[in-house]
Amino acid sequence: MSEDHDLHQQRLANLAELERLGVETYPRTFARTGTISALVAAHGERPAADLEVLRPEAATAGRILAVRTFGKANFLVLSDGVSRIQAYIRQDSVPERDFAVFKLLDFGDFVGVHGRVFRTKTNELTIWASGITFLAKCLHPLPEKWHGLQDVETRYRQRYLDLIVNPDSRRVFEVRAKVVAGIRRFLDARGFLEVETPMMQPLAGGALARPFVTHHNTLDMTLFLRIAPELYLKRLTVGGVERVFEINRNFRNEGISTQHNPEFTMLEFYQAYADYRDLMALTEEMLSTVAREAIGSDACAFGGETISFAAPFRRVSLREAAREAASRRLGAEVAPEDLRDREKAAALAARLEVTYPDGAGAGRIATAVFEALCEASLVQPTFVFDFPTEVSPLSKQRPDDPDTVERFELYIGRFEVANAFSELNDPAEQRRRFEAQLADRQRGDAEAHAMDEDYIRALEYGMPPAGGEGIGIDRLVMLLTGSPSIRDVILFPLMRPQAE
RNA sequence: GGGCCGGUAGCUCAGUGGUAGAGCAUCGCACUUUUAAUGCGGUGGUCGUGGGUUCGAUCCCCACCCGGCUCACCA
Repeated sequence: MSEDHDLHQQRLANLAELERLGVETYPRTFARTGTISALVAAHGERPAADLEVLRPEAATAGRILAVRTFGKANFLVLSDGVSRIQAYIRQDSVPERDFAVFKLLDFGDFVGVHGRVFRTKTNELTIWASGITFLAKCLHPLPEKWHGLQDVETRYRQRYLDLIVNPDSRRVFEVRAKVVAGIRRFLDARGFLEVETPMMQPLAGGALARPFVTHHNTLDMTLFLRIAPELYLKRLTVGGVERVFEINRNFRNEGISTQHNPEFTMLEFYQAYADYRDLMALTEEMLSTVAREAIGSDACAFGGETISFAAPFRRVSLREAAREAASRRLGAEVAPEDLRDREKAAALAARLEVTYPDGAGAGRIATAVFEALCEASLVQPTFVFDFPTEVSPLSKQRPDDPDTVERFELYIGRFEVANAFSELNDPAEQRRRFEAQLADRQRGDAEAHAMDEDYIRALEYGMPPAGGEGIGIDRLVMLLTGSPSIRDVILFPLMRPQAE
């Protein structure tokens, strides 16, 4: 390919020509009277006649997103990443050198302009430039103006390009920021203390998942990136922090999908003297409040359906949901005992062609039936409550039923968004649960929970009764922004390295 | 990891067993209120990588790389 025709070479040549003109090509700063957004906010509604009277002067800067040339009169469209404004560059209105600079500009460069704000014949808010200041060069061609950037691989690998040319992408991350800010406000107003607990842990607990492993050289110790903050936050409830929360990353060394990124953001919070029923009410209030703050509505469009965050959410017990779905599937009534007795549950699963891990008890099989038959139908927010004890090593049992724990998961849009329970605070029972997990681990379950003696010691000092909950922030943002993939709501999702 | 689909110009996409096209971008000329500006003319590609079949492969076959969807596992 000829260098003369390489778009990159052309831009380098324009940069060199600017230097030859004595233009500072990477200046330190530019004195703006305001951002483009501020200008649009100030004058966007003002009629042309008012602007002719006011004749406001302004200096602002941004990236060039369009150039329309007419020889001696030209238009630039500048963006500050949020808003856009047009600049009118007339040869007879700017110094000779500024016009020479203008002619060396490329689509994507940063420039500053100063001049008078007015409206053109077509009523477009415009700065009539009396000067142009070159600010930075864009040395690569940007994606095209009509279609933007469509290629998802490039959008994820070079998110900056996505943000430059696809305004909807910017909007997603603005909503994400509002969601997080809204949650903070909501919990702060209710007396929750925000904390940060270890991301690197000697023992990866608090959830059932495979961790990332790393090593600390000086202490010569194996460390795990956390799969959950749970056990540390509960230690804080032992320490007297009655209401506590953390919004931060968890890391799970598992598959990648439209709903899974190896690092993801979780809100986790604990409230002393609350149980899982209290948390259902709090969750309804929090999600509807945050939705209204983030998108201005407690309803959103997702996957061709409208999801309503208005309270109350539907509530259904896990075994009852599984029993009903199984009955429908088989066309014959399934009895509650069929999900309680291991042999009957195994027989039911076989008839339903539902698979479950080796060594699974009735509780695990019931959970597998629920996941296989029910999950995909849960579009509107639904609390699925009363999980089998077998799959819930950190939850408190129901007083009337030791095989069931006071736990719920919140499903929205056919996937799990939250997980909560009345916290198990009996150290002896906690030890028995860990021991049951160790048995699973010995059978080859890499996700089984490890024994955590330090955590049990903390419980032995006394933990108040408490409810705790985790909410997947990425998934919540997916719902609120109508994003079909978790990668659309994570600025830099994990990708394989690009081949050179 | 399995299955299905995709990778062609800077971008968005067509297309074919006889080594390739459009629109936009880009370059040149014209143009002092345009906004997908317009008109005329031009440049631009080892068709993801490596093999194989063939007289000849971007196209057919195989392997690999990257990505998407999906199943499995999880939040």
